[in-house]
Amino acid sequence: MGKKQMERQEMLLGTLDMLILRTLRMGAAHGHTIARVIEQTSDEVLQVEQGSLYPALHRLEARRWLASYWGTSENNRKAKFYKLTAAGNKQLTVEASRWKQMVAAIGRVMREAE
Amino acid sequence: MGKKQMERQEMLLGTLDMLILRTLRMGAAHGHTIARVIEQTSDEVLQVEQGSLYPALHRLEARRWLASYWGTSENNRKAKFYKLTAAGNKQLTVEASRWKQMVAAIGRVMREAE
DNA sequence: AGCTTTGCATAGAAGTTCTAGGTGAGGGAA
DNA sequence: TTCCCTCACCTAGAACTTCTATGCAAAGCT
Repeated sequence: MGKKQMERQEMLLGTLDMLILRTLRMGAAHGHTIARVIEQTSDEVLQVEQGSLYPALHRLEARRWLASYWGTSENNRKAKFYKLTAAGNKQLTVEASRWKQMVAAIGRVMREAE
Repeated sequence: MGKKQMERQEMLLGTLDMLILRTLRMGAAHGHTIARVIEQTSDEVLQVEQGSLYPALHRLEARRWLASYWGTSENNRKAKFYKLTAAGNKQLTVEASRWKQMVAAIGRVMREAE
C-alpha cells in the first residue's frame, strides 16, 4: 500500500547554478554563506542541500565560471572561497536570459492554452 | 580540446508534466496534439520531444492523473487519447501553485541578492 | 576531555530529458 | 500495385542534477 511517492525537491532542477552565479556577483563567498544567502533571499522557499551545493560548485569551477582559493571564514574556520570569473559573469547573463524566456513561455501555456 | 558540452535542453526540467496536465484541461487529446499545442502556445520556445512526451504520459497515467482510451485521430489514424482525471486536475493546481512559488523565490534571488 | 558548530566532501539512489533507434498503418504518386 | 511520406506510438540507454546519508576535521566552549 505504501507508494513511496518522493515528496521532496526544494529546488527547481537546473536553476541552482544560476543562483550560485548570481549570488557570487556580489563578491566572493564560501559554500556555507552562498547557501544561506540563497535561502534567506528566497524567504526560505529554496533549500540548498550540501549534497547539491558542493557538486554544483565543483562543476562550475571545472567549467571555469568560478575560481576558488582557501581562506578563513568569519568564524575563524578554514573555508574555500569562490569568486565569479569573467566567463562566469557572461554565463550568468546567458542563463538569466534563458530563464526569463522559459518563464514567459511556460506562462503562456499555463494562462492561455488557446 | 573537444569538451562535448551538451548544448540542448529545450524544456525546463520537471515542468513537462504540469504543461501536459494544463493542456488536457481543455479536453482530451492524443500525444501528437498535446505536443503541438504546447509548442505553439509557447511560440515555439518549448520543444516537446517524443522521447520525453511518451514516458511523461505513461507516468502520469500510472499515477492516475490521466486516463486513456484508443480512438481515431483527425487524420484517420489510430491514436491514444488522454483525459484529465479528477485527481489530475487537483494535481495540476498543486503543481501550478508550486511553480508560481518557485518563480517568485528565484526572482527574488535574481533581482535582490541583498 | 567531550560536545557542538562550522565547513568541506563523496557515494549511491532517484528522477527527468534527450538521442537514436524501431513499428505500423493511411494515403497519394508513379 | 508498389513506393514513399506522414502520422502516431513506443523503448533503451546515456547524460545530467538533486537528494539522502555519511564521513572527516578543526574551532571553541563547558
